[in-house]
Amino acid sequence: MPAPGRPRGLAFRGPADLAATRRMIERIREVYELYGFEALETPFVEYTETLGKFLPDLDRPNEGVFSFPDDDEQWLSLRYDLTAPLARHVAARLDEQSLTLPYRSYRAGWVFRNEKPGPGRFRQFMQFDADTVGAASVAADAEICMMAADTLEAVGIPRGRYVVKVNNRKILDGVMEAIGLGGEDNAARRLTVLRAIDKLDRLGPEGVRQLLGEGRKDESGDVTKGANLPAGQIDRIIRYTEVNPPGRLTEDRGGHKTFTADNLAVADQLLDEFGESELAAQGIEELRSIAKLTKAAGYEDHVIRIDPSVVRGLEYYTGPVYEAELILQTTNDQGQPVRFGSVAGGGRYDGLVGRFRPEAVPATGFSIGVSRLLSALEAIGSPIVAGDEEPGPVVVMVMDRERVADYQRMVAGLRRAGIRSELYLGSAGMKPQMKYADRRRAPCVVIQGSNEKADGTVQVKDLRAGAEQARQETAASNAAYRAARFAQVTIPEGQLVDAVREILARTAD
RNA sequence: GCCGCCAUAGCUCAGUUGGUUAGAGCACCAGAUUGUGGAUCUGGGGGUCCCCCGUUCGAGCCGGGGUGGCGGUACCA
Repeated sequence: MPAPGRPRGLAFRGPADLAATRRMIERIREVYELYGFEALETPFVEYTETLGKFLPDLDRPNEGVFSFPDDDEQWLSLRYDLTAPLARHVAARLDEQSLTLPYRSYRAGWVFRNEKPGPGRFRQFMQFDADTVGAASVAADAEICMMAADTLEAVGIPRGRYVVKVNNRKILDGVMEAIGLGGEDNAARRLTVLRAIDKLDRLGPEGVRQLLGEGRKDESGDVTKGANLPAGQIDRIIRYTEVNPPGRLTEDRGGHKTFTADNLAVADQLLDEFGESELAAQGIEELRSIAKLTKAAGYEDHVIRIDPSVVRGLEYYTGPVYEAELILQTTNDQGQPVRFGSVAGGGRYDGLVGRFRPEAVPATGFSIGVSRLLSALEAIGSPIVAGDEEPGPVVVMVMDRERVADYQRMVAGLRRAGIRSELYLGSAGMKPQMKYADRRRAPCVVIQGSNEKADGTVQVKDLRAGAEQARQETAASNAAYRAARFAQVTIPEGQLVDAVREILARTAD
């Protein structure tokens, strides 16, 4: 007999979770549509080759991807994101000349990664992406940032409680150049440095300094090797990340907290310190344009904010990169503070479609981590996901096993009236049926035993009101409790639908 | 991947230097109540003590290996 085991990192989702996800996705979709993006679905499975090897860790190619050979011995893989399949799809459509650029597309779907799962981290999870392909202008990047902001607000996160952080890979590359880490020889070291910068949020400047130097020991005593840079270079990198200190909050008199930000001042300072690199200067200019565009459209500097510490992955981004983060102070079950990482991120990837084409095809886009955003919404009590669990169906009880046809007729009548209802399909007696209805969150039960049948009546019991009355009568004896038949009425069978409707109307409050 | 901690009933956990038949609370089921979800009382069902190997007269407890979970770290397309 096999054990009904579930592979780790693969979750099941119940009705409440599914309903919340559905509502959230619908809000996101509305925003994407409003911006003129159109729906697209691509397959879950692609040729391994077309997904590409954008693994920064070249020692472990294909690790993290579920792969298997097709019957023609070509390797197939489950998609690990929605961007690589989009690039392939766009290239194919361009080949057959059936696509007009710029192309705005959005896609929601499951993606798969074969790696160690953790809390909130699964081997199958959902992303919701939007991408503009064929637009080289930073206006496309600015638009993505604004849409990210609008999306977060549409799902119930107020302005000021999130920030869309923007940086540019050209600046990072330029800074590496400026401090003498350019060239092929330093590629490995640059990688280590970028990864260290990416950890600024979590480890703080001291931790980053250790990673840039000799290395860092974590709380378990394990050691992460450092980049072994000389002190002068380390100082310069730290100074770079602190051009706009991340996480700095100001609190107004009402206790409301916001990030301070002045995007153009940040750009000026970056140019001042690293403008010697032509690449950095170009990247800074792009950020300046994005800042002007978003500001002109009404997004303040603390909503879409230049943050030099944003790195975002390591491989295919070529220009502006973005990351949406929630500014939340929440605690877990043990009362410890929880930090939410980014709930969405993206950037410009001008080389990805070009893998399949003779010409370069610029593209930019971003991706929302659906379940991560969902748990963030739960943490802040967003109305989209909060609220009572949905009530269950009306339960018609089986009092007399020979008369199932009668009960089925009552259920059919309720359903024809648009009332969610069900016949009790188990084999237990009346008391378990009551318990069953209770656990189904049924608003009421319908009872017709032989007595009622003889009178042509049915009894309808309002379970919510009944529970309320029972709570107030705790002193009464059990016999009295049962005899009272709280919140239970006898009505002619013909009035069943009306009586149930009345209870549903009460329950809806 | 690496480092650390943990694993006993459906859940949360006790379990003495290794020693009878492994317990509690909650949950579940039944009866008190021949037709009523709560509360109360009474009773009941539930255990591969994560798995395998070893040490021992004897292992839930000690040792080794494995699996799973949690925390950190790495990676995160």
